[in-house]
Amino acid sequence: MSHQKIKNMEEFARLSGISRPTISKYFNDPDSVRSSTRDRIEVALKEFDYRPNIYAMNQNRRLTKNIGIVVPYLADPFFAEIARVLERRCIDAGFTPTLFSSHGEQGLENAILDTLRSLKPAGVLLAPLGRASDRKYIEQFCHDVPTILFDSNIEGVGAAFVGSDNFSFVSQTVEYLNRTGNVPCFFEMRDPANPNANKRRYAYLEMMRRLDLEPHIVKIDGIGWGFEEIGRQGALKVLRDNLLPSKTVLCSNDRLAIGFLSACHELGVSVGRDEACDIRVASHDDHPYSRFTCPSLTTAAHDYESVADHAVETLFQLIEAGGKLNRREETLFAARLIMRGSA
Amino acid sequence: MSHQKIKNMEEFARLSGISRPTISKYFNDPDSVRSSTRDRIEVALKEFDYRPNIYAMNQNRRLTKNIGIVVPYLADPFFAEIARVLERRCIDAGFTPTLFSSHGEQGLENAILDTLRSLKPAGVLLAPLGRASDRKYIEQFCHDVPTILFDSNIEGVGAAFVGSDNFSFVSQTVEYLNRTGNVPCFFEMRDPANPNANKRRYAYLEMMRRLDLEPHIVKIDGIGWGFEEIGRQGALKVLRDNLLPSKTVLCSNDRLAIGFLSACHELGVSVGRDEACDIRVASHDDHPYSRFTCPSLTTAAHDYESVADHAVETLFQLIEAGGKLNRREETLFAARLIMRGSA
DNA sequence: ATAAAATATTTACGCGCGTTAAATTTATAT
DNA sequence: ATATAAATTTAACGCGCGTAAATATTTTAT
Repeated sequence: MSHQKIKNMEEFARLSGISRPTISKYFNDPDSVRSSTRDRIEVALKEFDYRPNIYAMNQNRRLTKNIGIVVPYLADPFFAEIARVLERRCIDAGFTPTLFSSHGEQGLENAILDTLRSLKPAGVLLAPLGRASDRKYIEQFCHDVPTILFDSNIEGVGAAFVGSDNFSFVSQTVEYLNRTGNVPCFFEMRDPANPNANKRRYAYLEMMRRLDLEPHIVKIDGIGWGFEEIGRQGALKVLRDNLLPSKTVLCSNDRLAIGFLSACHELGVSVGRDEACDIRVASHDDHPYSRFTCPSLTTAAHDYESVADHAVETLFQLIEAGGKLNRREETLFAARLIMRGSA
Repeated sequence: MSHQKIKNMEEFARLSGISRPTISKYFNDPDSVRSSTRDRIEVALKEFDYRPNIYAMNQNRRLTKNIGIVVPYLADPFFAEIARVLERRCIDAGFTPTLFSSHGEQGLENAILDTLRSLKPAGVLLAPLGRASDRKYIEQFCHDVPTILFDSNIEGVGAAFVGSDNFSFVSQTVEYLNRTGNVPCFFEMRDPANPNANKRRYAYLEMMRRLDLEPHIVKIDGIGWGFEEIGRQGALKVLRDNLLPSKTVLCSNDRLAIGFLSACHELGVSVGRDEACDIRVASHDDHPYSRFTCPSLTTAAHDYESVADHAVETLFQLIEAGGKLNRREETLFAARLIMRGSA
C-alpha cells in the first residue's frame, strides 16, 4: 500500500487510470459499473486508500444517504439507548446517521434543525422536546425535509409518528398493582416537559375510573431534566410529611422512581412486594438502570426494538416514496410488564 | 417577515442589496464589516430568515468552525455527560460540534475518523476506545487533523492528553477505606477494555505497598460494555461462594459497583459504613447515578468541568497555533473523594 | 465478422460557498 | 475641500464532487 496522500477524486481517477465519472458512479453504487472495472477500482482503493469527501458528495446528490437523528436529551440513558439502536439500523442499511441532542433547549433544537437542512439528509428521525418545542419551527422543517417523529408526538406534524402506547404502559401497571395489593397513587412532576407524561396521567385516571377506584395524584415540584433528583426530593418531602394517599406508588417514569427509591432507602422505608414492606413502587420505561435499583424496579418496558425498527422502516418507505406518504400513521407499540422486586 | 425561500447566498445578496463577498465576510465574522452594513444585513436576515449552508462553508474555509467529539460509548452516562459539557463549551465558543459514538467497535471508530476528515474540522476531541482501538489508524488521523485525546490516553498520539489522574482516584479511596475500617480488596473485570482500568489496578497495588498491606484483587469475567450486569453477576458469584478476601470492596468503577450493590441487595447483604453492616463498597467515577444507589455510593469524582474545560482550551490553543503544539502535554486532574452511604 | 447493446470516457456545467485582486465607493483625517 | 484610509463591489476562480450529453470503446448476440 503506497502511502501517498490523495486529495480528491480527480487525483484518484488519474492514479487508478479510470475516469472520474466512473469512479463517482462506483461510489454511488458499486454494482453500477462493470465487474472488471469494479475490480480495478477496488485494487486501486486498496493501494491508495482513498475515500471521497462525504459532505461534498451530499452537496450535489439528489438523494443523500444521510440520516439525522435528534433526541431531546442524550444524557438520559433511555434516549442514549434508543439512539444507539437507531444508529445501528441506519448504518446497517447503508446510511450515514448523524446524532444530535437538543439538551432540553428549544434554541438548540431549532439550531439543530437548521444544521440538518445543510446536511441535506435523505430523512430525519426526530424525537422532539415536547412542550418546550417550537411547534411552528418543527412544522416548517417537516414540511421541507422528510421526517418521522418518534417518542413524543406532535399532532399532525411529520410524515408519521412511532412511539409507545402510554395507555398500554399504565393500564398494565395499574391493573397489576391493583390486583396484587393496594390501590396505586400516581407520582409525577407538577410540570412535566414531556407530552407522554400527560398521556400517562390521563391513562391512570381512565384506568381508575374503569376499575371504579378513586384516583390520587401526587404532584411534585421541580424543573429541568434532573428527574432522579427531582423524584428524590419530592419523595423525601412526601414521605416525611406523610402525604402519600396509598402504600402503593406508581411513578410516571423510571427516573423519578429511581429518585423515589433513593429517598426510601435514606428514610429507612422498606420497598417491596412483600407484605412486610412499608411500600410498593412501580413505574414505566424499563430504564437501562431499573434492573439494578435496590430493590429492582417493577416497571413497564418500551418495546425499544420495535419502535426503532418501525421508525427506521417507515423512514425508508418515506424516502423511497419521495418524501410523501399517503397518510400520516401513528404507530404505538404496547408495553411489556416487567415484574421485579419493588412491587 | 416575508416567507419566501432563499436558496443560497447569491439570492440573499440580491434581495438584501449587498454583495455576496460582503455577506460571506459577515458570516465569517460579523465584526469584520462596517456597522452600517452589519445592520443592513441583519435587517435582511430578519426579513428573509436565511442561513448559509454550513457544510458548503466548511468545504472552502481554511479554518472551519467544526469540532468533532468522539466518545467510545454514548449509552454510558459518564460519556453522555462529558460529551454534553464539551458540546456546550464548543457552542459557547462559537464552534459547531458534531458528536460521534464508536459504540465500542473498532470498525466504527475508524469509520468515524474517516467521516471526520470529510468534515474538515478545526479540531477533534477524541476519547478512544482504548485497548480496542486501531492505534495505527488513530495515529495517522492525529497526524493529519489537530486532535486532543481525552479520558483514555494513547502514548504519544495526539497533540495532548487530558484526563483524570487515576492514581489520585485510587489513592484517596484506598486511604479512606483503610483509615476508616478494613483493608479494601479491588474488584474489577478480568479483561478491562479501558486503559484506565489498568492504571487503577496499578494504583491500588502501589497504594497497598506504600501502606504495607497485602493487596487482594478479585477478578470477574465478562466482556462488552454492560458493566452493571457484569458487576452484578460477578458479585453474585463472589458473594455466594464467599470468595471475598475482605469486607471492604473497592470497585474499579461505579458501573461495576452499581451491579455489585444490586447483587448485595438481592442476597440480603447489607452495605454501609456502619459497623452493623456486612460489607462496605466504594468505587470511582462519580457516575451520574451513583448518588441514587441504595445506599448511595462512596466514590471518587472526576473533575468533569476541569477536564472538559482544559480539553477544550487546549484544543483552541492548538487550533490557534495552526495545528501543532510545542510539546505533547498530558494533563491529569485530581479526583475528589465523595463520601456517601456505601462506605 | 458484424450489428446491437452496454459501458466508459470526454467535456462541461452545477452545487453553495470561500477567497482573491482590481476597481470603486464611502468614511476619516487634516 | 482634499488626501488618505477603510470598506465594498465586481469579476473570476477554486473546493470536491454529482451529473448530463456526446463520443468512443468494449462486450454480447447473431
